Amino acid sequence: MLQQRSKDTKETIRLNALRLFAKSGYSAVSMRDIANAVGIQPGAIYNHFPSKQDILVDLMMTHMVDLLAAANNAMEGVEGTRNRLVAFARFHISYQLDFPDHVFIAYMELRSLEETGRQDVYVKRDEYEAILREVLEQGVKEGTFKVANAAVQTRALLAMMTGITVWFREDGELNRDQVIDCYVQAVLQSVGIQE
Amino acid sequence: MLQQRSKDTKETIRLNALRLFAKSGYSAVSMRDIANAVGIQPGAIYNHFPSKQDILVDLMMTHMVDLLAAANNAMEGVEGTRNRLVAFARFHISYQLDFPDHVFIAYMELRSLEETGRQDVYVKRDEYEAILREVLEQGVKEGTFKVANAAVQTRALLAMMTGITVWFREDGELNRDQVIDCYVQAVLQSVGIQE
DNA sequence: TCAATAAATGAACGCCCATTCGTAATAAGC
DNA sequence: GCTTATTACGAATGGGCGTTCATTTATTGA
Repeated sequence: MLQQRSKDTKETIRLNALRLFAKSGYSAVSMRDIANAVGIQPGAIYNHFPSKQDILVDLMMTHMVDLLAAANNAMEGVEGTRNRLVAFARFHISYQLDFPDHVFIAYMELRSLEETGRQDVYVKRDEYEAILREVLEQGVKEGTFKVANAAVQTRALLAMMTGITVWFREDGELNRDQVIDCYVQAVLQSVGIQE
Repeated sequence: MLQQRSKDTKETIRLNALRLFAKSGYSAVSMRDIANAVGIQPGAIYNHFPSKQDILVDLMMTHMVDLLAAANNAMEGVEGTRNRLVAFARFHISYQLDFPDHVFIAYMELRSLEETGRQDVYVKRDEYEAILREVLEQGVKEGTFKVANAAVQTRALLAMMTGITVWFREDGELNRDQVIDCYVQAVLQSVGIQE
């Protein structure tokens, strides 16, 4: 049998595992499935990852770290609560649309994580939620926003914006920018701001 | 070994399968897991369901039919778009909180459904979405609501309200009614209505 | 009361699972 | 060019999977 070597086999494994996990779920994907997609034998995966579980942890933690860094970057230098809310909303939705698979498994496969690793992901997620929550709290304090409970509203808005990946298709009736505008308007109005 | 007979073994299988599917996902749950939870041998399940897949289809379709009936019932006789929006929001959130497992698997395990059955579920889901969408469209037509795109807003609001089950705990800081009020306010404001 | 039906057991089917390992082939550093 | 570390193969491990089936037990209806 021919053998091909590649310096980025590990990255290829990551990519394919991500895609397959997102499509079928962690439990439904076997190491054979991943190996087939990569074009290697199942055993060869273990040269790069100690276990199937470790692939998932790697994917989820990498995603959370990247997401946080990107969010902080997007918010940097944006002044004013209204502007910060819009900036966060646009960032969050764009990120969902750019990396739907990452987002999906980070949300869905928390239950597939063993205790080690799950706590780490929770910490990162809380850190991410805090960015939006602090914007909402600031807006309420200033009187700019009208929100009953900032923590509840944070989760409500995140769920709303994250849900976009379930139905949005790049070739649908509305293009990406139009949809983002719809969502931004909904977000703004939901905190009591009229356009 | 002792054998116990029960007229509602089928219902017990349903209950346990639902709980296990919701907790770990369809793929991660084995027929042996379900049988253990019920207290029977794996083979005995096949006296009640022809396959594991059929259990899932049964659970999802039953849920969708019940949900639709309950929603139509809750909306019956409610007049005025604002009232109808509030009625739908309260109904939807309450239903999520009452049957979180049903809701969760109906949302999550669509991908575990084989083609037969999945289409049936889609039809029911569209029918459900249409209830909210028609309320929004009516409100826009009247000028009561300010919504850029009723179809988009429908999905946004449903995602927002459905997400409540991810974090809400009956013994948390806020009780059920308080949380529902937060969400209803967010929903109303999101369509441009100030309290 | 007793045959017919329903529902359970427990063992087995073949298949696929994650993982391990000895071996071989490749690539990298000297 | 040769040594060494990487990375792959391919076969094997023990175990769990969904499902089947002969059989036994309990319930039902005439």
